[in-house]
Amino acid sequence: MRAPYGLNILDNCLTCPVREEHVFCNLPADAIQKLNEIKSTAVYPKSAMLFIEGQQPRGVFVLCAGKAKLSTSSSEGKTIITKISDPGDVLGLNATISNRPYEVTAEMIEPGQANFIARDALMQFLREHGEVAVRLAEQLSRNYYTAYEEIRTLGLSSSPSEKFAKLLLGWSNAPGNDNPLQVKLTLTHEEIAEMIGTTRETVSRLFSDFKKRQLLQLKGATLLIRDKGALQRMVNS
Amino acid sequence: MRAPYGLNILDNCLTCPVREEHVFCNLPADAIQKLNEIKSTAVYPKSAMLFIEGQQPRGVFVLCAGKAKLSTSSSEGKTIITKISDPGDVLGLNATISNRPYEVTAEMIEPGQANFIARDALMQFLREHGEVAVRLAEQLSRNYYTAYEEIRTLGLSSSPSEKFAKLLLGWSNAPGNDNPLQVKLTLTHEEIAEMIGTTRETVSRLFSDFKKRQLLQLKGATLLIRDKGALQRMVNS
DNA sequence: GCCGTTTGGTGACCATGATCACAAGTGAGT
DNA sequence: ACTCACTTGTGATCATGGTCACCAAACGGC
Repeated sequence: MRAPYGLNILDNCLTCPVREEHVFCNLPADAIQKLNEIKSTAVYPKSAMLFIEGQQPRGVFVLCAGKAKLSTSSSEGKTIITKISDPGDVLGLNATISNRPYEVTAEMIEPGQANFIARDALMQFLREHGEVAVRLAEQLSRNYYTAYEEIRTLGLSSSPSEKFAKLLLGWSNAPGNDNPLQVKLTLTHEEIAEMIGTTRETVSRLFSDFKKRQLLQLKGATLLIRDKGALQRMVNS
Repeated sequence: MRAPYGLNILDNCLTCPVREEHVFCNLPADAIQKLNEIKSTAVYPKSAMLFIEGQQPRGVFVLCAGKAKLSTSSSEGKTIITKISDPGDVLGLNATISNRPYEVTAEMIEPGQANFIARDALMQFLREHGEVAVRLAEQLSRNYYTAYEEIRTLGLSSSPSEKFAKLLLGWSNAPGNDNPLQVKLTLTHEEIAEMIGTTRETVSRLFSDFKKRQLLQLKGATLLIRDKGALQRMVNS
């Protein structure tokens, strides 16, 4: 287990990747203190499920290290991945706040660590710290926008290639991706397929096709984007 | 213009359709009083645009009478309708709260009336009335769930027939629909197509098909559901 | 290093629904 | 009643991507 897994977003915000949407960072000292009392930290192996779609919400998970995939499945077994969460993300927030079942399944795709805050303790904490409640509302609003983006992608872009290009551009421009022309591939073709609502075979063909058309080049596990303009032209959402 | 158009959700909650999600109903007298001061009422003809996707948020619209369709379009002109709003719905809430551009276009599909509350006045009002802010947070959370449902529909259900069946069942079970086996059709085939992400021709064929299979029967502008069980079996989301 | 499991590549085939084209129905306004 | 604009019905055609089948590559234990 490498160094970051021992770090703790709540203990010390300086040690976690700094992003403005970090709901629980940069709080007054007394709030931090209270958070430390009500949170519990756990380490999760790859494939661990933080929570499962349909479960009653137990509370929220603040991801400290590792990545998690959020997915929904139909009864026939078809699955869509709606988001890959990075350290700093708060998982299960909407379900916990509104006290409805988790709407997604959260599964670790690499080993990591998360802080759990039980629903009762969180709600009590929010009542005592109105400023944190406001931050959570903003986070909920961001979640909504993300969901809406997803609707636009699913509903408006017809071809798999368009969605594929959009996904690649999203990765390329993701905060934390230092070189916008290089993307480290962490997902299998199967998982990429579940993100853009197509099949593994189609993803495989898309890679071949894009490589043949000089849009991409694969270097080990790193994807080089050779013609970003062409990708952007395919998207025009 | 018929009677309901003169009614006012803020003046008198008893006159508007009662649903628990009515954010601005059943408030303390002083809050109602303040709302009446900051709202402005207007009457809109069919096809009027309350706001357009991408505009800076001016404020929220509380629909008093009439129906509005919320839609997004791609640059190539493809459009999806994400929701048909009924009286009592609050439109433009998320954009206004988070001060980001409206993510949808709201267009009246029948003449009606709406109360407008400008962003500044609303935010000030929320600061003074915390209990209303909580209700808004709940509403935001409901919006999120609705969006997620849409993602599931778009991403998980493959065939147009499945989405069509799901839409019909949604109408049949809608609050305010007295007889669950009867649905009054207010949308054109074109609009239905935009709701389920397919073409007008396909919708037309779906109607023929469902009628032939004894699932539906058309009586003027009213749709009779003859085999609800069969529809539900097609959905199994 | 070896073997089994997972992941990726590719061809052949086929069902589905989009597209185009046109006819027929509907309805509001004059 | 007549017209024009909008809506609906339906056939013919065709491209796309899903499905199936199978093999090759890569990877992770021991």
